[in-house]
Amino acid sequence: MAALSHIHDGTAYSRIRQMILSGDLAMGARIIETRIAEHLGQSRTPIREALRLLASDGLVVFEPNRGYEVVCYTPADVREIYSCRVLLESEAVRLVADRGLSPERAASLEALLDEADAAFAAELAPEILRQQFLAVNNQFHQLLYAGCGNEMLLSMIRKVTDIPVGIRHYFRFSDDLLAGSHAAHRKIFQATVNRQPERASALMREHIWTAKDRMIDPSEAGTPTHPGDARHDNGGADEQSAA
Amino acid sequence: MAALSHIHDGTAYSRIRQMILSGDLAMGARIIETRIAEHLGQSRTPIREALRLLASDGLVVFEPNRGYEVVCYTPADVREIYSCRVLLESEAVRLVADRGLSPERAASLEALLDEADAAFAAELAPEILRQQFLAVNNQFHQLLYAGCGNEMLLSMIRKVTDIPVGIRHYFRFSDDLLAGSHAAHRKIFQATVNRQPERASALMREHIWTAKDRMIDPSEAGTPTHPGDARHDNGGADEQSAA
DNA sequence: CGGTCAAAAATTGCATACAATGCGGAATGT
DNA sequence: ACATTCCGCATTGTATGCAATTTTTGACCG
Repeated sequence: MAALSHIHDGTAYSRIRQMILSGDLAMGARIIETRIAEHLGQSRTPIREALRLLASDGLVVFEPNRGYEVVCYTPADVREIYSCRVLLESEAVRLVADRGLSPERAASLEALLDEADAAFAAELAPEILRQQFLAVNNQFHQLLYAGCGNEMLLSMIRKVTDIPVGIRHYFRFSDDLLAGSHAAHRKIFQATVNRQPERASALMREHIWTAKDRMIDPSEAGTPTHPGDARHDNGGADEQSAA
Repeated sequence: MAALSHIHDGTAYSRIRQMILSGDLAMGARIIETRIAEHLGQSRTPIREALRLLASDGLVVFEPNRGYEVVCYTPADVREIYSCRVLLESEAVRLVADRGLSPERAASLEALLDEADAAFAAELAPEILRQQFLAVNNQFHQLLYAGCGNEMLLSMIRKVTDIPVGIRHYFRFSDDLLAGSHAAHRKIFQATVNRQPERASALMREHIWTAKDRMIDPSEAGTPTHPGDARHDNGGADEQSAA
């Protein structure tokens, strides 16, 4: 099931999951079984099962006899997550560069990069641009690692990658940042097709470290504490933070 | 819940989990809800929820309308897992060596090492010795990483560490191997207390690689697949390497 | 003797009902 | 007025019943 967690079928699990990732359910929001059940037109039973699954995915926190709420990452949590991303994704890209990209995959990746170029050239509104870019961004990362040959590694990458969009409020964004991120992708891609594993790996580490550096200072913004500081920010449905 | 998965409370979840890890439920064995429910003296509902949880832990595989069976790792799967262990545990010990061990933790670890020494000195039957050692072994690893300061990393380590004991049939064992493993623990521990992160990390990598090297050849022992489950083989996909 | 199809048994999927727990608010006493 | 206790409501925990699906069994035919 965990291995299928990136699939969007119509199950209660994937629907609730999407609500959390997209921010429809804000970080820290309490989840009431009956409410969700009603909203999805099902009984509590399948909803309960879905919620337990999401709890083990780390997307909701569960307390016995009290129920569930959407996970609310602190900036410190996000830093942990990014430390793990550095570790996992640099290894994944190293494996891919070592094994070599299939021509089809290379073509798909290049298409994604071109798509991002187009988005930049289109002079979109900053917010739109950001959403577009982040969507392409995520696809790029996923597709890049797909052929690494280690399913366990991939599932762990998904775990640190599929987290609520709300965390992007912990990051500073700017246009040059997006452009820099895009440039890094090109370089990583190039090193990968050139079969330079260590180089690709080092570039990936730096790429994610750079993203992590854009996190707000712990001091300058207080930790948004758990209880319902529900900020319905949403934004694009499927995006995540830049990386 | 995932964060609590190493706790042994009396819940259906932890009880079933223990049955799987200990081998009470063999790898590949089918799990029938009603049977487990009866065995644990509960109704199907809590059992179903527990099983879904275990599915996302990766301990059972689930197929809609068909039910659950205990995960049956192929040697290739185990190799993947060990590749991840190398990555995760070397990083964890690096962090610990960098931050420094608390005196209490250092004392506990040393006690474990002494316990292992005692087991060796006791001239136990080989099988008993092996079990004793493996138990101490696991505690050593867990306790060593506990202070790494990254909960996400710890949870991922648990995921690749808490797997059915049945996989030990994929490994060759010998007394000198156990002794070598024990010696490696001492060296890792020493490097850690000496605050030598890179050294501790390198030792850990080698330690786990060595274990991985003791896996049986894919050729020499047919995959003990159970019911007709042909699992993805991905042709000895593995890492190692460098470029 | 083996293969195929159909019916029966077993098992899972979902909904509902009820019990248990926790939380909040009102009432009461000081 | 404030603190405390108790009752009632909201929510979660569990059991059970029934529908849907799968698996098994056995009979029939080649």
